[in-house]
Amino acid sequence: MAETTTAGDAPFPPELFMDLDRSSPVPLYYQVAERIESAITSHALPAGSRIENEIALSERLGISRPTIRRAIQEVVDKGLLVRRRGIGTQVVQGQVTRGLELTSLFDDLVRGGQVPTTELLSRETLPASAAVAEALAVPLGSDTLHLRRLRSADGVPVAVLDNVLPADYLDLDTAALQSYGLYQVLRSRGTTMRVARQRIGARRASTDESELLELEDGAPVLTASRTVFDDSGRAVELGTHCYRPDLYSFDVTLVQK
Amino acid sequence: MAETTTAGDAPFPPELFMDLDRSSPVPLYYQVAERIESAITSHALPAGSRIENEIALSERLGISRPTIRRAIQEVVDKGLLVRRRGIGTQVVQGQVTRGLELTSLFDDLVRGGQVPTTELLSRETLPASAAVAEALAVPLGSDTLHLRRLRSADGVPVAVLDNVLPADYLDLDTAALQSYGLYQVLRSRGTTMRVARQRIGARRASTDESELLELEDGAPVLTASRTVFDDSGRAVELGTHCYRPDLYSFDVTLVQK
DNA sequence: AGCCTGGATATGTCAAGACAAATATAGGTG
DNA sequence: CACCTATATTTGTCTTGACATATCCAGGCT
Repeated sequence: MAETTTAGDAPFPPELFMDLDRSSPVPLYYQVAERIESAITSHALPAGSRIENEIALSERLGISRPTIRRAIQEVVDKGLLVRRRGIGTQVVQGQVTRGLELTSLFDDLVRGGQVPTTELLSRETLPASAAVAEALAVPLGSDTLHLRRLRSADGVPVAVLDNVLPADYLDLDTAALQSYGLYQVLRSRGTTMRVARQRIGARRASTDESELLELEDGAPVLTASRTVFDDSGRAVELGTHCYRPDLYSFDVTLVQK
Repeated sequence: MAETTTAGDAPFPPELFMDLDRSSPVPLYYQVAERIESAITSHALPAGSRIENEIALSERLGISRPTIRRAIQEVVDKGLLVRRRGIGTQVVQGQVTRGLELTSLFDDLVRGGQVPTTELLSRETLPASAAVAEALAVPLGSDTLHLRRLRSADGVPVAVLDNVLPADYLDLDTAALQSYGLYQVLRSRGTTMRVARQRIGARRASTDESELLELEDGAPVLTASRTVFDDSGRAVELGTHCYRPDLYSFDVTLVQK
């Protein structure tokens, strides 16, 4: 028998959807999506099972079909559900791994329950090089803020973070950077990050990096260089990061559309 | 003056939307999204400019607002547009980098215009280990197909690819694997891959790997281990890949929701 | 000059309905 | 038994309409 352990149809979970709050500022589709997602992660909806169809759901919950569709789509985009026309919607197998989100390493560490610390190694105002000017869409030679930080978790160095920011951020609070992480500082200034484009690679650590990360000279490091844009489409940060590969990796979930 | 080169409002491009085909099997929202995207990549819509609002667009194109909204949302999800309530929709700065998609390295190389080749190094049927059984959701000890391949571009080795597939695929065509790439072979069998969960990291190359990739022993390699699920939520492949970091990297675009 | 308010603008959310297309199932036909 | 066909099921696409909410801007008041 080479049969896989695919679960067939399964009844839809009990009334875990009866506490929807229509007066809440949280959108209905989001409330429903949250409940579906938690039903999956809690295994109330077993892997491979088929969920109730859209029409039945919308009638049972007293919600229009477009709204229920949007809720389901949110969960599909997270890689927890798959849909097939004429068939239905099924739960994807495999345990749930947290997807890569628009957060800094700082946030990642906090989420993992570790105690992160940040040491500001250097802070300089330098004219934009050609590469920086293009990435940030600022004039060549204009002032840019260069930060170099060492991020540690429980006293163990995890990453060397180099960041370049345009002139609007020359006055960033040094003390805050020691305590809150760059992204939190930017958010508190009213900047809302919306899009990040990132390239992930690997190379040997430089001498500086290997000393900071307590690695042998030439040891492998995981690298990420990312450009982050705010909600008006302007570049707010160019990050060139260097991670200890034994302590950090990237999780990505892809959904074919 | 530290003013950035943000373009302000800009007129919407000329009638590049008048060739919509309502009888086409291609959905309307997709046709519109394609045209918006190409208007951005061709710089007909300059970076930082604001596009026409939804209502005006829907009236001008003779399309309902939900349809035009969906089209715009497609482009937002690719990281090319950002939206703000009360403000409008603007083009994100920075040149467009192709996003990471659900493709194999083979596809990536073909897209890059290089000539890829595949060498099948080994092909074995082995009982599933505990790790494999959990990742693929197959019974412990059940038959699994193990492949080891060397992927090269223009004669230069780029990656060592280890793949494990469940029993359904024990009879994969060996010849096809030499020519078409695993994903194409799976697709031609009727398998449609829908979700991929992937972890990207770095480490030193093993002796085997460094020989195959023509690297010094212990040189850094970029690694990816991914599980791919089909349109019924079943795991179809567990890939453990190892790339030459000077020839390969991962591009990821994140959009905050 | 500074602050508040109201209007204009644009996106966000939700509803109800209609038809299209893909898939599986059951039944009939050769 | 094999093949084809009709039908039920389910998701995919598109429309029209309504109201909510966030933001900017201009005008008026203090």
